[in-house]
Amino acid sequence: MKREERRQAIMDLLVQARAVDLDDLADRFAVSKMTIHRDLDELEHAGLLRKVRGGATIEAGTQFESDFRIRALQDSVAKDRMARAALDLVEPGMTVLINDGSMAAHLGEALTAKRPLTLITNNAAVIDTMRDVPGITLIALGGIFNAKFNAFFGVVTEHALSRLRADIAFISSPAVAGLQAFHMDDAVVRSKRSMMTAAAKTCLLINHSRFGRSALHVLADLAEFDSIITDGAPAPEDRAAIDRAGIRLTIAKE
Amino acid sequence: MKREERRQAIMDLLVQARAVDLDDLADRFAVSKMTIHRDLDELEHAGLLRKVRGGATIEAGTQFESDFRIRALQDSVAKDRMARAALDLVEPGMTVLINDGSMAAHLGEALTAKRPLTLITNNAAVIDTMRDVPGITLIALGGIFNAKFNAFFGVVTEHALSRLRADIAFISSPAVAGLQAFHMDDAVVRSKRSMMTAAAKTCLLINHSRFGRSALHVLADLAEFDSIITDGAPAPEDRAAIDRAGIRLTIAKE
DNA sequence: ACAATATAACATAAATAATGTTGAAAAAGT
DNA sequence: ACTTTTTCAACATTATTTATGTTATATTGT
Repeated sequence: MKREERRQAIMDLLVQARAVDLDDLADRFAVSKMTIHRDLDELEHAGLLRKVRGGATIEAGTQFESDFRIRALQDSVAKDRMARAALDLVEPGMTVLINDGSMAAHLGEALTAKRPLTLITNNAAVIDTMRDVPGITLIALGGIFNAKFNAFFGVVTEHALSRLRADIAFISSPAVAGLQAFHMDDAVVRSKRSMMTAAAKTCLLINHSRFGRSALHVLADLAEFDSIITDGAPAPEDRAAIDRAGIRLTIAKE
Repeated sequence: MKREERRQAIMDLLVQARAVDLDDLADRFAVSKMTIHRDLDELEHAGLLRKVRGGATIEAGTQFESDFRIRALQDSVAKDRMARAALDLVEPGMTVLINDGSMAAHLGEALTAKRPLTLITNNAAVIDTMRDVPGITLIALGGIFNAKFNAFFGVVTEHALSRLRADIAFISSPAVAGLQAFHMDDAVVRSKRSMMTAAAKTCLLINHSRFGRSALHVLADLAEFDSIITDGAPAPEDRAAIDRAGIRLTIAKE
């Protein structure tokens, strides 16, 4: 096991358990305490955790946990599965809108398989990786850079969208409750809504663990989306209402 | 001397002499021919030169020479000097517009000294480096990514600019002849003009070796700029007309 | 004050990158 | 055609960098 795997594993433990013990980690990974110290220092410096005497914690609920760098570490298998399912909706030559978020970043990379494409995005990770890919016309949306979501937002973004038209928009969301999707941030909601307006078709990407959660702002009714892709069935109680409303979920499997 | 220095030196030689000899390079840097082969392969792969039997060349005039990656290698001393001179025009708290080009990228980095600032740019290099700098509010302009100029252009860019207002715009240009600045690319000219309109003051940054050159499109009359910064005096014949018109150059010196 | 933890500084080990060597294949010159 | 030169691939060697461990000293919590 090498360094990055170990750090990833530490983050996984931390996300599960909210706290980890230094001695325990040294033991578990069979390395010296000093090495774990250094791992935790790095991860703390990257803003992923907080060191405390004898170990480290995530501060519940707050910025830490919702930071894009943590989300990028989580569930990358599920994200790849969903990205592959989303690929079925895309044909070469299309214009594709991609929103912020690490799910979207995965999707961006997967889309190289469908070149040539025009990609429109406010997602900094997508802009970085797709910039030099031949066969991809990349249109950045601009806006004020937001480090928390690693993307660009604001009037510049929304206004740029009002002048563009795409074949399909992929929208991701951290929370679905009942028949609505939610997001905690105002500016993010506005950018996603502008994208939905600018696209002929819309597709929602949502991790199955996010069903049954809500957040401050309503993003959209599920019925607004032409398709909804998830990586597994939501809990029966969450599913009931969705089925009753006649909304169909595409469950991406291995 | 280490690898990157050697490669940089090869590019310098190449820019001067248009062609280099493989045996000669191996000799000069006291390394094996194989090492030079590998250097040239790398540089060719990066699009910076063309390998020919026994050495390498730059293809005159064409894309090769005008590629931003080559320009970024040239004259970085002069660029730093000019950037430092430009700093005098900026105070903390201002909103600064930065255009495409490697000169502008240098300026971007230098501007950290004047934080807090709002930076508006279509320059991918600036977006990359300034994104995570605390005290810098970064507004990306968006647009279609252009790999040749490593920046974003088009209606999205121009339209975003029409809705923004900056204290000062720094404009760079590859050619000044008579009393006008020029640029070879249409879309680039439009973005620069939009920036000039969006800013209260404008400053032209121009390498002294670029006086006496012209290009397809007129970018602006020199008289339109509030200040013009260069790294050395232009040749007397070029200078005469400028002086006669009463235009003042700021010559950045060590 | 004392035990537990943290950190700094240096030492060692592992991994990676850079360069060199050789010999066969390809290209150019005659 | 054949000789010479150059290129290139494969492997060997050497440097350089990165990761980890060790030890000694400081810091913290009780």
